[in-house]
Amino acid sequence: MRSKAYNTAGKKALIEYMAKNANRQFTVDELYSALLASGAPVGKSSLYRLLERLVSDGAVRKFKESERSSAAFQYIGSDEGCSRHLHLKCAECGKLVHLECPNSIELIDHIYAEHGFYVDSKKSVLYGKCKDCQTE
Amino acid sequence: MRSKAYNTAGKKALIEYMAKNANRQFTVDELYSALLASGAPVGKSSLYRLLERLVSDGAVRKFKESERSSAAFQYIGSDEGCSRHLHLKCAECGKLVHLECPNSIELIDHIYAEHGFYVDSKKSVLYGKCKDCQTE
DNA sequence: AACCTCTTGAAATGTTTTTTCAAATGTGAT
DNA sequence: ATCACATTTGAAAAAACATTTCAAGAGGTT
Repeated sequence: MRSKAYNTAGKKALIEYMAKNANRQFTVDELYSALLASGAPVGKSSLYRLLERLVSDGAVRKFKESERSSAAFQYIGSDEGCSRHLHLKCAECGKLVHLECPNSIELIDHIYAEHGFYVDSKKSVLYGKCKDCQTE
Repeated sequence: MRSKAYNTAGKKALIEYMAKNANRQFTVDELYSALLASGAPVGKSSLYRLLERLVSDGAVRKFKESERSSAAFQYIGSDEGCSRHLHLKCAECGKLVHLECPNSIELIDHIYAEHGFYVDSKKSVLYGKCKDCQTE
């Protein structure tokens, strides 16, 4: 059983900042600098702890791309839809695409029904190249 | 342009071992110990370098699960099919399922045709729970 | 064998993440 | 408001993980 969560200043600052920039991803270092600059500094150890909790709560998604060595975090919010549909992440520009497409949900259901495998779409990301990055 | 690849003893030992245990995943440390025990030791720095190359060649796949902190590697081989179909990985037992299912290929094609996003299935893994681990 | 290139491994270095623990803060009850 | 108690914080230390360095060694070619 998880202990009761307190609503602290640092936590609020982090969530507010990430929610405001939900279209972007951040490393822990970037968040540390950003919050420092915003006047609501949060220690790095706290950031690691807060992010870990937010990830397990589903409000934030964690990415680990092969190119960069440090993990990146992106705000998802409590949007229930995100627990159903798949996410595409461009390995070039980092853009996250929410695949609001019935076909992807169908595939997940099909995999469960026919192959017996339960896909956790919160943990799963398809990597590739977005439209914009293909032209280069 | 990549420089010519030499076929060294260490590389052979690594590939042979991983191919023999293609149903399992290994961390660098585990491979280091295993090769040491097998009488064909390979230094860790070499392992990191060899694995990086094998991954970029597509013969080995790299996983980074949230639970464990170090990266895990699994042999795929030069099976061309693996560059097309999706892979499912059980977050419990680590089993890798090759989703040899036309539906998944269809979805990837659909995503490209309709959403303009090129999915690199060599980099993409769906995480979840396999049939065996669901009963627990 | 001679030659050149690529690879190796041990150690040093760099980077990222986790742990520690006393101090500070949040929360609910009074 | 204040108390009591649990949770959280942050700086520093430690651990874990990965990369770089570079001289020595091995692979491939002629």
